[in-house]
Amino acid sequence: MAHLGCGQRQREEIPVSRFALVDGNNFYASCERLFRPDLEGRPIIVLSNNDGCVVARSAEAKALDIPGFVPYFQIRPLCRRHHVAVFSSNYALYGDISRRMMGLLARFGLQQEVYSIDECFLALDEGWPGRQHGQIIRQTLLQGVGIPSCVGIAPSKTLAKLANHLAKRMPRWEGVLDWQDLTEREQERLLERCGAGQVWGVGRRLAERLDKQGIRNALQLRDASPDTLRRHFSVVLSRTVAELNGVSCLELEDVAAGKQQILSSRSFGQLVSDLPTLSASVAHHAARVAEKLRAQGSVAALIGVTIRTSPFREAGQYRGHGCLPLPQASDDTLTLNHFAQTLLRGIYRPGFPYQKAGVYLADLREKAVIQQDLFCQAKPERQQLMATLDKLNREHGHGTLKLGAELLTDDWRMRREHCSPGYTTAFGQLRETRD
DNA sequence: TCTGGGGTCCTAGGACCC
DNA sequence: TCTGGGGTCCTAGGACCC
Repeated sequence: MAHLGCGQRQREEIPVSRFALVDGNNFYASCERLFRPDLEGRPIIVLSNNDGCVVARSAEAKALDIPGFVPYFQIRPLCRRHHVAVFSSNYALYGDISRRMMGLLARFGLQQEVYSIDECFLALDEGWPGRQHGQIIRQTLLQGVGIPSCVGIAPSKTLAKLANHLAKRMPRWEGVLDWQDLTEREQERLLERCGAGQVWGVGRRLAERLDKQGIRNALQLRDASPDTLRRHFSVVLSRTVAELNGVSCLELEDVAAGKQQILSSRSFGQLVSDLPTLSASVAHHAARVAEKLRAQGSVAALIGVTIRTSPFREAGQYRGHGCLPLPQASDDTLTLNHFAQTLLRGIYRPGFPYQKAGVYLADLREKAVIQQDLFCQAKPERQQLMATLDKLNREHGHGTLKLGAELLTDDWRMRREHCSPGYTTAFGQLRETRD
């Protein structure tokens, strides 16, 4: 059942059995092209954090057979040969474009679930003509933010994902595929052409196991016996199968559910061996997880720290991991960092070239219902300090206000050798955009 | 010269206790 | 004294997603 905002509709509840999945094509690459019209027609790739792997490719880059998630250094010669425009990821820019895009999309559905930075589900009214609605969405996004997109429409989220996938790959649909426009025979032909692993929720390992049961494509998965599935697989997969049959099991989540774990981790720009540098990075991650925690109104009762050497190196591997239940659940950056630093000192072994560090929080609880311990109540001035910290960082950008410990050394910062300017987010980097 | 992402949830299996 | 079943809790690693 879908719950609507007050006053939106006469009925209090309507059964949503029609979903649209809208997503930006090659989103990061499209964002970069937005401010560089000279790159029209040129292959573009965007690299992950630390310039590690390829995370987005323009259509031209895909045509060069550059695979997704390939380490950049392996394809660097190919990129040089074909004059590929290479960008480090610029999440400040993509996040800003994403917010504008989601803002425009909200009015095209009864409800909206922002699923990731470049895609959202919309609940559609039964009466709306799907293809036409989808084309208006595409035009609006292109005109409003300059991002090309595709739309998949179907009676379940899993099928909407699949329809979107097909709309992107089959030009005949002109970017919009409404599953219900297809005859049963056409639906089956398309499902047959999709590998089981292309279905949302079926990854590489599950696809391998399904293969052993003789289930290789989406049609075979749709028609698989519930008995076999229950015997060999999980309830999660049986839900996916129901969704493929057009039975909606996954609701639209218009209010982001609170996370159960929060993690911040990052590879270093160069290998790090000394404790002070690790300590600075852990302070940074502690501040990030605390900020995320406060943003969802939770407190954490468990904190963990991980450090590790590069798994791709032969010799001297080490993975350190430590966690600790907090004496009192907290959302305070300084408290959390204090325990994170204690954990780090416990797991640190000198002499290893570390490649990555991270901090995570678990056993999260709602802040409002936590009984404060009589003898160690969170001081009101600290709460006030955190609120101010968040406000400043929200309004003036991440990193405006930091822990002193984060500033001790910068040696762990990631590589970003191909970063575009903050066209929309940094005044100093403004430039004229096209109309 | 050397290079290999980040985040979330789930679950099997171990530790511990009765 | 020793064994064994069963339940709970915890966590590292697996699987999935983008």
